[in-house]
Amino acid sequence: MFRGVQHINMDAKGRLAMPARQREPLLSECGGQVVVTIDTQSACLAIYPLPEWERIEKDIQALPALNPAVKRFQRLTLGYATDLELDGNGRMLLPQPLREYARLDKKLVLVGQGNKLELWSEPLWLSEREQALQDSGPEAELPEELMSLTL
Amino acid sequence: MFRGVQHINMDAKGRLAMPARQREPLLSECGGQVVVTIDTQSACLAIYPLPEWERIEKDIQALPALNPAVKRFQRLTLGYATDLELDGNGRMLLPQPLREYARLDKKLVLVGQGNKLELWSEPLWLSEREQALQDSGPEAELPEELMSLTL
DNA sequence: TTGAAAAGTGGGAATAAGTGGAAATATTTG
DNA sequence: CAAATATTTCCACTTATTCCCACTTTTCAA
Repeated sequence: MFRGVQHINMDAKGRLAMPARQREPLLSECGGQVVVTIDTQSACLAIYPLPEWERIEKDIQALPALNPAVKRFQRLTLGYATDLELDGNGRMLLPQPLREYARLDKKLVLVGQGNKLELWSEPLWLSEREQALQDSGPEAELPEELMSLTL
Repeated sequence: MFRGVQHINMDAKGRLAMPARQREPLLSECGGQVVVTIDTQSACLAIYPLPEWERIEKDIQALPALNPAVKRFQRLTLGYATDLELDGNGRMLLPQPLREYARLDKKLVLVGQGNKLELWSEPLWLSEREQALQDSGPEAELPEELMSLTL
């Protein structure tokens, strides 16, 4: 289970050091093998342990591809999915297309989301957080599914 | 399994260097023998390892050819299907009709799609991606099957 | 407070990948 | 049949990527 928000840096070569807290489970669960893909709803990346990704990939491929919107979703999500492996120092080298999609430069934010990690550019994360807080604030209209939660 | 988006160049002779990440599986699985054909739904090409294509070809030929729409689909997909082989440097020479169909010039994008690779002209890929992001973005009306996915 | 260990960072050298061009072979045309 | 053109194969060079080592910084404990 991935939890917590961490601010990290990407170096000049596009390498990103996985914080020790997240590195440990990644190494033990899947030998450091992960799949990174894009989030089509937001300008961020999703990092999955390889076995977890394989489950999700199967679900995505099972969707009805005759629907053009579904086909496009598959094309992006499966297309950008990239196998990566942590190097000897616990770092990942992010390919350019993924960096470009999420507008990543030096300052990044890594957000635990249970079965996956989200990776944001720091400025985008900050403005996204602003927006999210307003949408969920005291005045907000929340969907029913949320209202029924016991927190 | 082919994964990941890669930007590549076609040289003046119409040769296209298969990136190392995709070259390896192609050489080991089928000795570099592939079949390239058109995608009738989009202006892009599909690259299959030969054994995988043979399965698909059988399925296409089994379709009811009395239906005119099916017949047209068969004519295009089977008609454009071309055997190609990677040369000593891991490059493919794309025949003109295929290049012309997908409007390929120098800058191309290769997109992994599991059992096959898709090949796009870079500008067409970018506009396709734009469209796909609108279809799958925050404002979009998504089909039910997608809404129920757990990612 | 200080030392030791772990985590994070940077850079350089070896290797691999990508690119272009030349030579040889095949093909077409007069 | 010969010449010209096109195609293919092969080689060499340049660029990029990967791997590894070493240094700095932080953290935790004595």
